[in-house]
Amino acid sequence: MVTKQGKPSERRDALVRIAAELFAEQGYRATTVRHIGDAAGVLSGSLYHHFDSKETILDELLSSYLDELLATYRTVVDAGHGPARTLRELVRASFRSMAGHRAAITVLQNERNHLRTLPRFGYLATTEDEVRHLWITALREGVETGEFRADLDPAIAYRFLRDSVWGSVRWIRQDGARSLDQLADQYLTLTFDGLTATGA
Amino acid sequence: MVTKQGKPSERRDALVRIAAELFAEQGYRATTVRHIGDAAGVLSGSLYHHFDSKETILDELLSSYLDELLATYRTVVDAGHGPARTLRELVRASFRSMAGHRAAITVLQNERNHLRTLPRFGYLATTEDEVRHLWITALREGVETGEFRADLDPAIAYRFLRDSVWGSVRWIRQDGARSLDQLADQYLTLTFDGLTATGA
DNA sequence: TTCCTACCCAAGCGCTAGCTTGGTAGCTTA
DNA sequence: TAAGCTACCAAGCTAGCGCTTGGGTAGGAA
Repeated sequence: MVTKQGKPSERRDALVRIAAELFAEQGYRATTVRHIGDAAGVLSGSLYHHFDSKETILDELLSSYLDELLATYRTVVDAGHGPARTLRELVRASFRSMAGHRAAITVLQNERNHLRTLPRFGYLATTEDEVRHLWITALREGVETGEFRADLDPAIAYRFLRDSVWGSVRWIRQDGARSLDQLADQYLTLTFDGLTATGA
Repeated sequence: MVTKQGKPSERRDALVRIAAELFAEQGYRATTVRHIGDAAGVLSGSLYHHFDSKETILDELLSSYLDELLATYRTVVDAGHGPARTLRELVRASFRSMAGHRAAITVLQNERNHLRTLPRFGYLATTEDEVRHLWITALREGVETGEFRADLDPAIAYRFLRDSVWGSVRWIRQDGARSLDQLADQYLTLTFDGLTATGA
């Protein structure tokens, strides 16, 4: 993390976290710099000692989260497990990332369509492309090895998984990593084996 | 549809549809009355001949959609098919509703958290409660009859289904009801039978 | 011909948004 | 002990917001 002038600052990090909570609760646009200032115990103008703009706060929040998520995904894929296990680990990693980044994910979901039109947030599309590629590769390979059903459309299955997994961030309770892993297991059962009773 | 004075008006309906597209693309708050006026070929002030407020436009959009959706759901449930078929029809009905109501659904998803805090939109919570009840009842009965897996948590399965089905409204292409039915079929296969190849 | 209704324009009000500017208290370093 | 840096305050700027007001026009009914 760097200040407006390019130097590190703990205060800056704290302000990003404070703003993130407000962004997640009320939306980015509905959150005013005066709200952020109030929550931080500071006048709104004082925020501009740390940041160029309100947009910069959002940028820092989103880019740092996406960098971390992408690195995690790459590690999972590079481990070289088979397609099915890779996909399982991707799902698990996604749920785990919700523990420390609930606000960033919520903002990303609610504001994604709008932000992607801004040049500054062009990296959102880039990152999303790479993520999609990682997931779809696992899905396609799983069809080839026969682990996944032959009539699976990887593009549709990816969006199905993405929407169901990330959608849970809107209602999830933050009870620590353990319950997140349990939830991940339930979702893995649902997505891999379906609702239907085995033997029915 | 009625005007500010309580009389029907086609112009009013057209304005709601125009505003709905803008709300869906840019978000409700980011859409200004001047935007709506421009899109309708009218000065912003002229909108107030038809509506009390910008909020009234949104209210009309959402309430009319929700009324229709709930009526459809009730018809499906009242048909009295078994739990599995009822759930399948609920999913299908949801996808079909996306054809004519993409804008309303998008707005609803992006703005739900915020709108629920406003007294005027209290019916959002009421409707959501009834929808959840209908879906969860089908899920619970399916577990009891043995059609669905015994270890299924109806509350989690409902949110899983809801997020995956409704999440698709963000990326779906509007190619007519036929492709929506095809997509519904793919989702039904995924959610009922899972990704895993049968016999694996 | 007169009136009514539906629809719209022109102008602008009060307010709040993001952001700027000039200044200051307190700590650190030379 | 003076200079410099970090973090902040106080005050206010401009732009744009939702909405209001007063007036005007076209077309059908009486």
